[in-house]
Amino acid sequence: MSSASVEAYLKIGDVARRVGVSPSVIRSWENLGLTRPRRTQSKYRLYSSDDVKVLKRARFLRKERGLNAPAIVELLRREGRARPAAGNVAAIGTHLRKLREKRKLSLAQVAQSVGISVGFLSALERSQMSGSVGTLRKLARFYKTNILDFFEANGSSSRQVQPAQRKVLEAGPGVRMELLAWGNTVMEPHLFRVAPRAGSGDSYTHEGEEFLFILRGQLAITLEKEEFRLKAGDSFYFESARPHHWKNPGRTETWVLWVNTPPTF
Amino acid sequence: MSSASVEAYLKIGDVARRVGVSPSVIRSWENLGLTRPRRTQSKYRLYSSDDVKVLKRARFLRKERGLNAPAIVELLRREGRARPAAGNVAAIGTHLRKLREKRKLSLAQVAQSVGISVGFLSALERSQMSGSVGTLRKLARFYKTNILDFFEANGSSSRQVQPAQRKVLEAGPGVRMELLAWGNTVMEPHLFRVAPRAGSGDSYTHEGEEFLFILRGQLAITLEKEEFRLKAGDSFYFESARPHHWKNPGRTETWVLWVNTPPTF
DNA sequence: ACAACCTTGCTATAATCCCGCAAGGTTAGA
DNA sequence: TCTAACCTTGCGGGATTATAGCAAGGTTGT
Repeated sequence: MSSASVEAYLKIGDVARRVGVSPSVIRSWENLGLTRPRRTQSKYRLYSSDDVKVLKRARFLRKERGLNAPAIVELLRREGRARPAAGNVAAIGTHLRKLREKRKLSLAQVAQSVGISVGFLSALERSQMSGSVGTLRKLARFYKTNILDFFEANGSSSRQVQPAQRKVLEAGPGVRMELLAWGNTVMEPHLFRVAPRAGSGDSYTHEGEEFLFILRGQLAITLEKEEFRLKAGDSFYFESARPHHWKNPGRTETWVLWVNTPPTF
Repeated sequence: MSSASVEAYLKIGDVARRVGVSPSVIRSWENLGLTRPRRTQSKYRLYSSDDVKVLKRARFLRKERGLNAPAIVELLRREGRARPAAGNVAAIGTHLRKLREKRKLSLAQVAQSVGISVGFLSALERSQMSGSVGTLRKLARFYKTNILDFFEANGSSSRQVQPAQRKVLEAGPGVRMELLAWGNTVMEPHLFRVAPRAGSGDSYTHEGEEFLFILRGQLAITLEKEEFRLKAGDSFYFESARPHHWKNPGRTETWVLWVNTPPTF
């Protein structure tokens, strides 16, 4: 590597030590839009000295002035030192919070029923963290709603859906779901786009049956210990009640046509 | 009352309903410097329509944008819509926090030992609320420090103290303590100025003995159920180990010369 | 071929926020 | 002149938020 230009960048551990907070906090603030460090090809974060300055100022505002993270982002944005966070993802958190509030449940009640921690659920609802598809499904199941709710596709419906019209949902980085039909349907068809190494996270279970067709790339799907490796052209059918989870084991993006029925997600 | 000019002002309950938060929250934000409503002679808060606007904006920033109260104050101050909070009082909170952190104790540990709630201690340390003299003494006792620490009078010391040099400490509105000597002393003499109806709060206990001399006004002091009413010129002596508390029962400010020994506060 | 990083997803504990109560004082209308 | 309905401050407690850390897997440099 060429020394000068590379050594100007720091990795997260160094930055954390230099700034005086833990790496976790820096990542968390990043989700709120505080810094947007460049990344290596393998996704390592690389911080410029400007990034470090911003983080130092953030630490000061947090510890000395008592401002919370959203406030710091807001303030720095006004000073032109930070960018807005990703947009699309925010909706899912707000939606989760509304679902819970409508039922007048506390974080603790939902977290316990679903089997996740209170803090994590709080972070999800505030779009401060992203959950795996597994966790999202568990939540949808708990709320007895289907994925349509998350897509915010209620109300409208249309027979023909062109690519640009698809409702898109991101479940954590690397898993993108595009809804191919909605409304009062019995089936729920999506196009899943799964980045290399990304997957569903925890295994999960629900009613109904599902059908998969691999459009490109590979998918490793596990049904109660039994692993199947699918590649482009393969199709697969199973009952959703059997615990299952999956991931993309390859080095290229995988596209899967995925149909559930009924649409309990 | 003249109708027009008076009806332009709202009391805290009306404001709370109008803004959509509880009166407690409004008071709490006030301590951070958000609003500084005018007061009636009997201390009722009176809010102008401008105050209400500021509060509505604060509510929006809090609920929709997720900013915390210090951040909102900071922001509004930058917009020239809020004033800095009281200065002097802040020090005591910071001091309490330092004392705790030096000992590496959690809020819960200290709160339980002292017999107050975690939330209240947190608020005290952030100078968001003020505690009674009783509570302050309990804390000082727990930290095995004396009142000098709160006065931030460590280090320096001088034989003669003129009124302007006195170290001043406010324990909640209505109780003002002025330290009359400090340094390596065996006695701790103060001048207490107690507003009408104000007092020590909870009763408390410590080692040593104390001596009081009433300079003006009245003081009602209770020693294990037995109440004494003192007035200007009266003096009083007792062992600090007996649970005691006191208040100013009169309608004018009371001045008391108060000496403790040893200075455990 | 390690050691020492990094990645994301999540848990646990500490801290913060906010509603509401108690005890006492004030106000306004009947 | 009662009395209901407010207000005052000091404080408790439950819900929510913040942050350090862990696990399982991937990368980097020596």
